[in-house]
Amino acid sequence: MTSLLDNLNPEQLAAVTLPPQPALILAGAGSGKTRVLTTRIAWLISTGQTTPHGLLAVTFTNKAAKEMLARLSAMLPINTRGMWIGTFHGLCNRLLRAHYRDAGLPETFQILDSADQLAAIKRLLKALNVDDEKYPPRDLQHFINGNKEAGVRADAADAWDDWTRKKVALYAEYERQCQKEGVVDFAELLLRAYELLTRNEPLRAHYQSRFRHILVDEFQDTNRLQYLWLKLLAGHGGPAPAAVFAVGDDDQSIYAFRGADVGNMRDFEREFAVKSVIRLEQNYRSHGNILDAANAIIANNSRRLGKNLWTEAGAGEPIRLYEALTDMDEARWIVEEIQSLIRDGAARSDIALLYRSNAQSRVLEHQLFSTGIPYRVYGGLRFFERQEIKHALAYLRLIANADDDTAFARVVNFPTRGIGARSLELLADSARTYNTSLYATVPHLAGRPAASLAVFVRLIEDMRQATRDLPLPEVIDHVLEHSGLRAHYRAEREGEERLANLDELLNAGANFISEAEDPTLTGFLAHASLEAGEHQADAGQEAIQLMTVHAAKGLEFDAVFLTGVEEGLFPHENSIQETDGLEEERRLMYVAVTRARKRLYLTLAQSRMLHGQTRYSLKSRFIDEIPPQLIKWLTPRQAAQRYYEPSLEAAHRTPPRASASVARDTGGFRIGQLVRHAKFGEGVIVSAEGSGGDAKLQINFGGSHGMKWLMLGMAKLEAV
DNA sequence: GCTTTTTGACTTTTT
DNA sequence: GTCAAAAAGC
Repeated sequence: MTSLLDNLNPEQLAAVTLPPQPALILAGAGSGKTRVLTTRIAWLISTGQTTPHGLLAVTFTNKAAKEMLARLSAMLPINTRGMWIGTFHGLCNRLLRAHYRDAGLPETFQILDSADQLAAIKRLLKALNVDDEKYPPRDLQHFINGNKEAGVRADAADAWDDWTRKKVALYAEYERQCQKEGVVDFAELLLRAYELLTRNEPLRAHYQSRFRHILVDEFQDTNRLQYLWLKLLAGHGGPAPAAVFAVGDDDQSIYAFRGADVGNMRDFEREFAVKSVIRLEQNYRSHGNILDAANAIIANNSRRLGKNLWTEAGAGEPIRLYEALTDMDEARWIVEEIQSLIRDGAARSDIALLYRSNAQSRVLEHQLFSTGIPYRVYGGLRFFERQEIKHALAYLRLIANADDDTAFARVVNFPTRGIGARSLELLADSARTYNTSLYATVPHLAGRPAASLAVFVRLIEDMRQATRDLPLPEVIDHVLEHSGLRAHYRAEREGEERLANLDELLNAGANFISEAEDPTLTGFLAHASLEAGEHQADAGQEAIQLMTVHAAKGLEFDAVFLTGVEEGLFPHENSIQETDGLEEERRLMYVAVTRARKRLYLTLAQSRMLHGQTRYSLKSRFIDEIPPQLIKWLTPRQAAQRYYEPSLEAAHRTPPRASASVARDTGGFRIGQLVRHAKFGEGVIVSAEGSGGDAKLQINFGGSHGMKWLMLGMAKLEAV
């Protein structure tokens, strides 16, 4: 079994073979993190320190969990089925299914994904006649999830003013509604599981004595509740705590905006009195220049746990930087460069185009498309999020759990069966008075609308009867046919693809029963909520890979083009106001840079179309944080050719507009021009108002000063 | 009850 | 500039 440990570097080896005690592995980008984690599990099992049954490993994504299982199967001749390796949500779901009674849930409780949750909240606000201007559903969703992820129930939530008190009250109402319907949202899965173990002593003792080893991937991304859950399960503070092996990288924490708390790493170290902190700093991915740039950028962050990546590979090529005039020019240049890379033998799938925000992909796609280069964009709708699939699932959910109002509301009139807003309002009102679900309220109703609703209820009842003893794929098939979904999409002009997706749902069902541990309809529905389909890239597609920097985390490419490296975009202007927002942006930059193996391009545009209007920006401060000797400028340094408006071409085509007259009246200054101010330094003129002596110029000074309005008559500006 | 028009938002989003 | 959701119109 020593072969398991072959080819590990000293730090990796030390991590893998640590004695059973709390351990924190600071695994830098490309340092073999997954390898250490899986080898650790294999080592623990093969040396008899634990059994596959006695350990729990938790990840954030299904992809990571699957990969861990696959690698483990390849290392050890064991059946990984039944092992507690999965996502936080997947494991909590398993726990709650096994102990649904103790958790106070119906056997077939359903899981609301984010969209379902939002729909449920909207329905609640409507039922309670709450002004959704004052209490936007999205904000409320965020408020509820934020509290749940901090482990706070409505009855314990802080309320310091009327507005917040109202939100807490709505949170409480939402809890009641979910309980009534037998549904749980994502955060609830974790909170319920946590409360179950807190309150149920025998159950807690059982799992604590079972899982002697707990391994956590991407620990920097855990939220407060997940940390509490781990602490509880590990029996922290008890007589025989489990050995928690946490792997993470504080420098790659890019999900604080979703509640991830890097502070958990420090707390873990302190509260668990971690003696073994091991740093994996040798990088097996990138050439030296790329790592030097990444190290230099991240060094600007404070409160780091500290880490410096190094490599045995040479310095490699310089980082290439291209400054285009417009976003179109940027895209054009990138595509030309890609063509030349491909000519030199690069595989398309080894080239990635990364951007900070999704909106940036348009221009890039357009250019790739018109040049005829195959590309793939990641991050769109996932399979189980498609409308036709959600509709089909809603019928299935009603069969499994008729009280699921979200599912009811979704399909009660789809395909249309003459049940309109008015009937539904009536139904919702009586549901409130009887305190029953929409479905259960239908028999209480009288009058004309009741008839068509009764027909719908009858339809669901019939489907439930007819599918009672059928295997899952046939259940799905029956529902697709009898719900009228197939007929509806057959009649639709562009329903072809949707029909194909519905057929794909049959395949998904067939695959599910052949692989899953819980091959029931309820199991399938949970699977559909928890695993909406891959969002992340699959290797092997012969196409250029386009995605956000967030989506690129964990991936690597020979050549990476990081586009739109501009102040306001990256770092994003919205994040600069937030506490620690800039540091998170910097970590994001660090993630982006470390995706590249051999070649890294940074590109920016002096002007770009954003939200339907042209914006002018300066290069990102992050570019200035890279040592200049690592960078090769592919455009003349220092903006020798600043863009100005209107462009030369445009001037020929269109008569001078307002901006041109401003340009005339403002002492020769033009929009897009680079200027210097005695106090604020260099900036670009973004827009102008007024004329002559009263003219005001809006100037983006980037960096520390940002956007400023200056009176032309007062401010001493000089052209650069 | 369904279709068309209008309004408004617009950073990232593992489950 | 684009998309979806809300409001108005048929």
